[in-house]
Amino acid sequence: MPETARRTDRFSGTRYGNRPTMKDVAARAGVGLKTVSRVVNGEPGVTPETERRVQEAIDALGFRRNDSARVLRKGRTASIGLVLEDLADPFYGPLSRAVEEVARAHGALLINGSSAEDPDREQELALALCARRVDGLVIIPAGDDHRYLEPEVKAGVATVFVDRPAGRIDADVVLSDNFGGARSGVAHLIAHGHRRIGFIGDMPRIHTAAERLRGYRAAMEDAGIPVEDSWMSLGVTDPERVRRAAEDMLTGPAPVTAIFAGNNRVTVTVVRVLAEQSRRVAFVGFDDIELADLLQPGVTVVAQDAAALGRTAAERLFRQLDGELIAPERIELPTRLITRGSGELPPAD
Amino acid sequence: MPETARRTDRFSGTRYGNRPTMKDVAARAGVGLKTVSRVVNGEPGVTPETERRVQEAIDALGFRRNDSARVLRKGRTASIGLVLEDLADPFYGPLSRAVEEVARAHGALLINGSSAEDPDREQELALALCARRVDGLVIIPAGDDHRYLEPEVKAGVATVFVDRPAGRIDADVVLSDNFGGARSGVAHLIAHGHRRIGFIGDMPRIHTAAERLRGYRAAMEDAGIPVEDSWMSLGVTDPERVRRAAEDMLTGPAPVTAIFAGNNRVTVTVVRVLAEQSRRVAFVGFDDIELADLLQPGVTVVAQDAAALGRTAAERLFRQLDGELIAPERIELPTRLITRGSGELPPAD
DNA sequence: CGCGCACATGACAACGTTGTCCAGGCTCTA
DNA sequence: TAGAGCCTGGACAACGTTGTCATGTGCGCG
Repeated sequence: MPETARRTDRFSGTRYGNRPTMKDVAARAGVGLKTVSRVVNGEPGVTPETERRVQEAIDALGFRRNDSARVLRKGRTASIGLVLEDLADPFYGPLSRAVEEVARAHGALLINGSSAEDPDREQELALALCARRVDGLVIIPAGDDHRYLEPEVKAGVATVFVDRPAGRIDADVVLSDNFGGARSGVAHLIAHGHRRIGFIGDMPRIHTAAERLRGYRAAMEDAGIPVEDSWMSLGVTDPERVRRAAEDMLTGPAPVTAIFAGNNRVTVTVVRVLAEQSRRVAFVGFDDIELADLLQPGVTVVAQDAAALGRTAAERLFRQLDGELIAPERIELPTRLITRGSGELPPAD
Repeated sequence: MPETARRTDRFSGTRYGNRPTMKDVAARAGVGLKTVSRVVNGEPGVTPETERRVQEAIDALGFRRNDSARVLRKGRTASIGLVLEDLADPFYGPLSRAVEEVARAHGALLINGSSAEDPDREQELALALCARRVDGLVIIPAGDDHRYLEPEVKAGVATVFVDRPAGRIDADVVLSDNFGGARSGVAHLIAHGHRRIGFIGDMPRIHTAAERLRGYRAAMEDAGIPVEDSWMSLGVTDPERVRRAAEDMLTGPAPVTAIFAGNNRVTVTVVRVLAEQSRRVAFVGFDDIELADLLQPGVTVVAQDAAALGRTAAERLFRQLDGELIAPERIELPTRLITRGSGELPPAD
């Protein structure tokens, strides 16, 4: 296909298909190319009369500056990338929104994508964003080896990891206190008399899941309670299997009297299972969920502040971009135990 | 500042600051620029031996193709823009995710931003995305005049509106059946014996809100019930004022025996208020909410399929981009009444 | 043995913008 | 009134990539 046919588009008749350029605007306004550039960018050195003529041509032609060319020339894109696990997860909504707000305050756009917890997809996405020359990256890691980002970081791409630490690379990280949060949640159950406490969480290869498991173990150990394997379910998140795991813990010779859930998705399923039980089983979940206060009993949770995670990470990112030469740091945000009833039930055995 | 100093960055020591280009790779591999381009793009006509040498240079230098330059040359960005109202709203999470999935299937990235229900911000965002030369736009309109997009559409930017119709421009629109859904929800309450039914919704300038209000009125009229002004609250969404509106309807000489909520945010607040009442008040809400089945009573809702909205819109967008010459169309997706208890309560007066 | 042909490779222009630099016209002052 | 200085505006190169086209090499076949 000849080069000149490239721009033909699917439209017929009056549709243009070719966008006007500064050159076109300049021709129409009867001025030089650079003068148009000056007007578009609000640079000084143009008489009001010239500016008016240029502006008129811009409006008439429907000119819009081509930022690709601008980026190519200037080196900065004024956009940042966000790689997260799942846009549809209610936990990440406020986080992305917070990142977006900070980006907006700095005049940057947000490009984002979901890794679906797949390390390859995370890498593919992150590198695609780098190819677009985003100024910075906020990453919620799916994988545990981020050496593939080394050339990017060296080339000046600001990078901050959120929610989970980076693997094999020295970078800023913003985390919740998963260990401490889980520990205090489980300790809360213990303080209310429980000893046989179940734990249902995600795969321990996910850092947050591992930390929360560690918190569970620590609380149990603090209280001198040996943990039985049958009390723990690791690596299940789909509703069906979580349901079965919960039911298993609640039956048998020495059933648990309380359950600690490792994340919001597990929580909603376990809460459903517990609602079906005749026996009252205590419950504490990691991550807050909507309407938790309206259930009977209210759902006690260890809440993390997703928006604060996103905001902190993004601010850190722009501090890197603003040239504040800061050594990579690990920032840990506190969690908050919210008691609503389910975690204060006494053991029923 | 001299042009050559432009690339100095905040890093010291071994940091590079300059990204290698194809030229650098070519020099290192001892081949021509175009050969590198061929290897990077997997074009034929390169001997395995040459390809190996080039690949080696690429890895050694940490080269990553600059997509800005590529876009400038090729005209297509392989990215689409999504302008929505609030990323943090649980309704839009699945919608964005669906758009993203379709984009991914077509090899495109997603750039998105929240308009925060502000028409100016919507326009600013949409135009910024156009300046980046996104191939297409999915817009959840905040404003009601989209003529500002005319030059873009003419220039070939595929455009689809979702959730609410476009204003003053002829374009594809994907909507839920807001009118029919609300009408059936209210009819459901009427069928259970209610006559004094309250409606709490968003500002009628928002299309979805207006349609749902219209559905409410239609259902009431179908049943021959004159609507009292005091039964309707329009334009309030913040929890405090929704709470007051609901409480007002429930007091006075002829209190409502049922409430219909116009969206998910109103629903969560009204459900809270109703939980505090001694009297049982029937309730139906527009939009499904998580854990609605676990509340006492379960929350009856008119559910729309957010993911389907996003998927349909995105698919439509790519059909435009794939050159299927299709006249703008209005697609309406059905809603579904999910009965869980709250909508089946009899009037208590 | 020579001709043409296929194939690998590279030189070069172009994409649309911005930074640099220079020209021309103006004002102000000596 | 001439020279200095300022202000406006334009010519031109460069950003990194890809499409086009030309070149060179080696091979098969008549």
